[in-house]
Amino acid sequence: MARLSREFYNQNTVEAAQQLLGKVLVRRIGEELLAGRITETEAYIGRCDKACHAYNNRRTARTETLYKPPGHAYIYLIYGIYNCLNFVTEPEGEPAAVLIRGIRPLAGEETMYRLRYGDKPATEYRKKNFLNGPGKVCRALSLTKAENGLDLTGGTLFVCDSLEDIGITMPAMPKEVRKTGPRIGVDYAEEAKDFPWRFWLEKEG
DNA sequence: AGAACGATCGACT
DNA sequence: GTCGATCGTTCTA
Repeated sequence: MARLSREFYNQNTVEAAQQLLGKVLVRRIGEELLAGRITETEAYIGRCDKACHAYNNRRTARTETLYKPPGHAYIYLIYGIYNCLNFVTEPEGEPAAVLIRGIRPLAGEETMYRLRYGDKPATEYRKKNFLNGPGKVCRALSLTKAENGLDLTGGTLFVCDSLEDIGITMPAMPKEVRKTGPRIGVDYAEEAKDFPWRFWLEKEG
């Protein structure tokens, strides 16, 4: 299976966040593959970013994963309820990561729906807001602290350019445009709250 | 040991 | 648009 190599993650975090848009996030649970097109990301860089958990090289039990080599999954609990998925970037020792804020389902949609909503019937609201938030992505891919530190070059959780890479025909994609703006939920981060480090895809028109 | 705080979400006006 | 839930992590002492 052709997946992004460690070299991809060993680069500037803002670049990685932009390049990840449109790529395919794959999660394997047993024999089943769940996949989605990445539609929203944010960059967090410890060296210079007060919104990053590892700002100023802050090193605690939680941030330990950010000091692993690039290409590992940093997953943490937020607001006591939700998990957030990040990919560790930059050369080893530079704590930084890309937060995955949204995906569009490509494979295993029924399983993802069940993980997220259980037996609740699909409504327009639920379909529209299925995977457009970091807590939702983790819920639908069954990612928790147990998966924190996973190596993205392995077979359990990884990113590839296309669904064809996992043997599934890629459906036609709606035309989308790239957008850039400030990050969500970091108003406390002083000057860093305005950094334009959020990237997303929007349907054209 | 205790307090404060979230890289959110869903329900509701 | 507003607001409360909820609990692990972090910091202070």
